[in-house]
Amino acid sequence: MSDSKIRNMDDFASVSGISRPTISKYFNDAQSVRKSTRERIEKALERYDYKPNFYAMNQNRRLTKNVGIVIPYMADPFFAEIARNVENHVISAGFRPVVLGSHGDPEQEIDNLRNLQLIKPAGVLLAPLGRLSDAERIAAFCEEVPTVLFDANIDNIGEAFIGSDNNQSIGLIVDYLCRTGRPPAFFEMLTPPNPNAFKRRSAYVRAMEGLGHKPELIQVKGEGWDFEEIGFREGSQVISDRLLKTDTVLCSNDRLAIGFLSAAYQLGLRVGLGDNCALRVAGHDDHPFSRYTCPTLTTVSQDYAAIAARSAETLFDLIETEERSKTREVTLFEGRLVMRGSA
Amino acid sequence: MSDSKIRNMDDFASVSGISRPTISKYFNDAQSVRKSTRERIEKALERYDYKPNFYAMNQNRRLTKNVGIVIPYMADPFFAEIARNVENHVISAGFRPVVLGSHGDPEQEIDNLRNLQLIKPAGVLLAPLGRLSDAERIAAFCEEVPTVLFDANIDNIGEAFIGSDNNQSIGLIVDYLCRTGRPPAFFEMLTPPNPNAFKRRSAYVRAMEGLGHKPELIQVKGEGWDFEEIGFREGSQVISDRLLKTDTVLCSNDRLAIGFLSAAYQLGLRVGLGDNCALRVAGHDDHPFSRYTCPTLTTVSQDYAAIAARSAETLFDLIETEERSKTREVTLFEGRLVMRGSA
DNA sequence: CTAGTAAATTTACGCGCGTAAAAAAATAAT
DNA sequence: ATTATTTTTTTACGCGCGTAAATTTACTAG
Repeated sequence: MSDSKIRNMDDFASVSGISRPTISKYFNDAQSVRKSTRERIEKALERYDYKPNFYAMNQNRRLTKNVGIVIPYMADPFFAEIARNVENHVISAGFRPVVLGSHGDPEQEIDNLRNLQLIKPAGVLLAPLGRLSDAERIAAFCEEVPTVLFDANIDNIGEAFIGSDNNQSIGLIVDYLCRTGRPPAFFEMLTPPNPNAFKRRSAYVRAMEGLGHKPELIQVKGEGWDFEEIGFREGSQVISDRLLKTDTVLCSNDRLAIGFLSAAYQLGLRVGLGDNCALRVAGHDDHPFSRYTCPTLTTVSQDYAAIAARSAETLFDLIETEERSKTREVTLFEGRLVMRGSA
Repeated sequence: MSDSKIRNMDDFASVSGISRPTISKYFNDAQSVRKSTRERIEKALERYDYKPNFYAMNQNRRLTKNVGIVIPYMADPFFAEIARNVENHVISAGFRPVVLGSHGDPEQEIDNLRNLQLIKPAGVLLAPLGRLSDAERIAAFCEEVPTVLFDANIDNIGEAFIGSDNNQSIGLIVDYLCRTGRPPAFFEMLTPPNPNAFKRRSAYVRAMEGLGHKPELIQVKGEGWDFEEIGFREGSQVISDRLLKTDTVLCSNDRLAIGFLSAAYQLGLRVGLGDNCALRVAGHDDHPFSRYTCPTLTTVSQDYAAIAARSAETLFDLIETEERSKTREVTLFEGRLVMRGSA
């Protein structure tokens, strides 16, 4: 690799003995140039360490192979993992993923979409913040760029939505909990940032009523995305104040459950299934950490391998056909019960 | 906001009645234009929703206000938090942060630096992968762009390094553990990806010998960054095989400890300080989740507020003075003992 | 009011690349 | 070898912006 200051495509064209437009064509699609030419370029590529300027490329192409991936919260391992999953699908389809996190901030979310638009993405996979999202501006963005929503739905925005069937998954775990012990209370935030939480709330009520039990909602205060903290703080309150009318708690998501579990432990309540246990706690999502809680967390896993795969497929279809589907498809995958130690 | 398709700076210059070069100057530094002009621009900015194209800007400026932040692993909440911390410093200093994660992959790390170079960053804050990093190419990058390393050091690369004093912090917790019970064994990976692990290993040995105890290293196998999994799997082994010669385990980092704690719990070993406890477990880092383990994890907190602040400051100094310091400064912050329930 | 200075405008070019059209060259078909 | 076809080269322009030099305009001081 005798990398003698190749600074741009012109330089590389010189040393490789091929004209710049042909080089440009090669980088756009290697198969679009004659085999002998391709080989000459690739030989030169081995000797000189050149890569086209990503941003200059994007500036001029009508359409790129970029696919934006926007998630609400980077620091949440759940989203980090699902993003990673989606990213892999994007890569194997020959696209280039650009992952952006919104830090729970609606303005950041809009900024992310804006910045994505500058690199002329072929499409965007968006897991929106939800309740706080600036729906109007997201809708405007979706007019310009084919966008598939996943994880959290916003009514009628984007070409399609792929997510979890909260109704089914909550039904599943409510059913399990009722079968194996006393009916669960539902522990959640009063004003959750994520729209899935609302779906889960009503799914819980429906499931309980379906089984002939009276729903019991424990709606705690707290804002933002620091769910473990909220679960811990408010869980401690709930336990100390003896607000629990049952020995079974279903948390709206695993992160709340992790906090709740910690609260129970510190207050000396033994959580689990055994006779010597005072409490059962379940979550929802199968968060990466729920495998390592003590006891391990019984939960419902979202099928996010499927969600990621389908989201990506849907977007690629959209990109290929170049037609915006007139009917916005909503695909919901079923959750799977993950029985572990806590309930 | 009557946003009538302002597509570029020319358009905006027209509607605002100011020439494009002046607009350009304004966006580069708002104070560099006359007050009356500034007000006219800002008034137009309110009416027309225009923002200069970030990438086109970068392409032409000799030097931008961008600051790259590269961390080894996005999905690790510890790094996500420290990145967030650094990011805030960068913002308050009037720079624009661009955060990139390397997914534990050295090639990705180089790619990230490469892509950063395209947006002509004023400087870069790099937390390198460590052992696996392509030191040579990182060094080459540092020749071109002022770079401050943090968290993990690579000998003589970058203008400065800011990190934790592993020697002090490990000394601290070894001392504490020895004072309050039996001397700890050291639980770690045989081939850890992060160079801090090596520092901690020798710090442990030194501390133990200093106190007149025989060091006991438990070096488990496992590759990659899935520390909880490794801690759990290998921890289970160690416990089941009764390889522990002591009742106290110091883990090389919190994520290993979280896995170890889970293993202990599942094998029925009560962890903590009480008489009815069979094991004490401690970690290192004060990972965001260590507050919520059961029992809560005793650990050493890295002063990453200070690390983030100093890293940023150091970089800003470098950028302002425009001179590369001839002496590479290494700054180590002391850890603080965080006594919780596990030891 | 004039001179002097500071700031804005005009003009023109460059960044690294895409892309279209016309001309030239290489390959394939007869 | 001749013609038809595909591919490459040449040429030229555009993207959205930075920036430099020369010129014009606006402000400040006297």
